Amino acid sequence: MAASRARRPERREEPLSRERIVEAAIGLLDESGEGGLTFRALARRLATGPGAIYWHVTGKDELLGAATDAVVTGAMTAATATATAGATPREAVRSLAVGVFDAIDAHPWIGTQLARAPAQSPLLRIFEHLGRQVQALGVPQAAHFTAASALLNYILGVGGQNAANALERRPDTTRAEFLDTVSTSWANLDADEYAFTRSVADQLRDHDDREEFLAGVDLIVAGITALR
Amino acid sequence: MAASRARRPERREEPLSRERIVEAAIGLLDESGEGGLTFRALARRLATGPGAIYWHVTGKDELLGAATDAVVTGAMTAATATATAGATPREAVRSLAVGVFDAIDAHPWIGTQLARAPAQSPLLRIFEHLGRQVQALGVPQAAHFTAASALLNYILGVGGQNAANALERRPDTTRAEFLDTVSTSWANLDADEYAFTRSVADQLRDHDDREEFLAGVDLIVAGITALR
DNA sequence: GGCATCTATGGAACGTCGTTCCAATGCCTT
DNA sequence: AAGGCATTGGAACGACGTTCCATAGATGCC
Repeated sequence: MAASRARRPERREEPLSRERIVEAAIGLLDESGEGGLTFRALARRLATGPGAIYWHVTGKDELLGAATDAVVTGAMTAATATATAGATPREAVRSLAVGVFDAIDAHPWIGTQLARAPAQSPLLRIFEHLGRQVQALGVPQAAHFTAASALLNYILGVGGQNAANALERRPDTTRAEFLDTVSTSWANLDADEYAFTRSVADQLRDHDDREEFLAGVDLIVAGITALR
Repeated sequence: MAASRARRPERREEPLSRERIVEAAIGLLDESGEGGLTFRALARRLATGPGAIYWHVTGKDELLGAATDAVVTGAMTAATATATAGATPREAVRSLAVGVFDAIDAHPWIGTQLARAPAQSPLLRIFEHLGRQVQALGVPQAAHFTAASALLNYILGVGGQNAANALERRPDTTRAEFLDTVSTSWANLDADEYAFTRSVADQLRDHDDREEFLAGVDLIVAGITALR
């Protein structure tokens, strides 16, 4: 097995690296959710021991942050491409928002992760791109922060709820079945205490997550443009 | 039987009860955050063993849900009182929103908890009260679900971010110091990649959390009323 | 009253987790 | 060839959620 290959480290099994670890962590998270990310499971997948991982990563928090960062960065670069191609700022905001939405839909663990402390960097990326479109909407400078924050917070709120629903839903039930179950439970709530919720149970049953999300974005954009 | 005994309210130490456990759990969460809620710490505080708690509560998830429920219910009943007293629907929405905001501010662990699965019941309570005010705004029935959802999701998003910030901030630093630190780091970002974020760094430094939050609520309410 | 039964308790124990420690392994320079 | 150093991976530690069980106090039955 000689073959002492030169500089490039690809001869034997590729060595551990922060990148490879983050990649494996994302895989684990996608497959088995937040609880599935374990240093032991990670070590097994990387054919090493738990201790070795700590040479490249300071701990679980940083690893989760890095995984979130990687996914969000990918989603943002993809969304910015279509956003800049799109014409109006309103369409660009929708592209960005739907990019985050889809990323959370594909990786539900991001939803809860974004509502956590050390993930500052991915959030900033989203905030920046949203803010540029707010500028393009012609809002007075003094309202920039408020408008961009409102959009971001709404997106994060939906993301968190989506993640929660993805967690709560049994893996063997379809989305329609799940919606139907919840809608029915809404319809059976106390008539006095939950009058409004009962009255929109049907709208819950028939709604489409993405359309509903975008309708909310439009609502906020409408409120923002009213500031002009 | 009819000859029931109104036995000891406190002959010996008052017995365990779900209520007493939830109360102690809230205290633990408030004092030492999400990580502070431990069945061992809880048992110590209640002068019992970990096993006894499981007789009244099925597990940690349910306990967290019950704690969240208790706090949110309290906040909602308090907020509805002032909301119904207030005149316009817009003011009522603001009262409700600020009620949730203050509750999360006082108990930051709620913020992350509301973006989690089994806490359906407290969310429904908020949703219901928001929805009633949406109705009062005179929005067409078909938009009720969208409007109420947008408000709720925005509130949850802000709550999550607030909770994250409360976690990230060192306990010995004031809010102003923390804001100043973050604002400065924003101002030092890359000029090209983060042009917008840099431009609002000052607005971040000077903003008031609650005012900013309410400005976002107003933005959404403005968008909702535009639907009329 | 005596005995069986049921509710409720709390300590011990199990398995898993994040993390630390450290002896061993290679690779690089000299 | 040798020594230094980055890197590895398995063992061990303490804390966690949870289960188990032996028991205490109250209650039902005769």
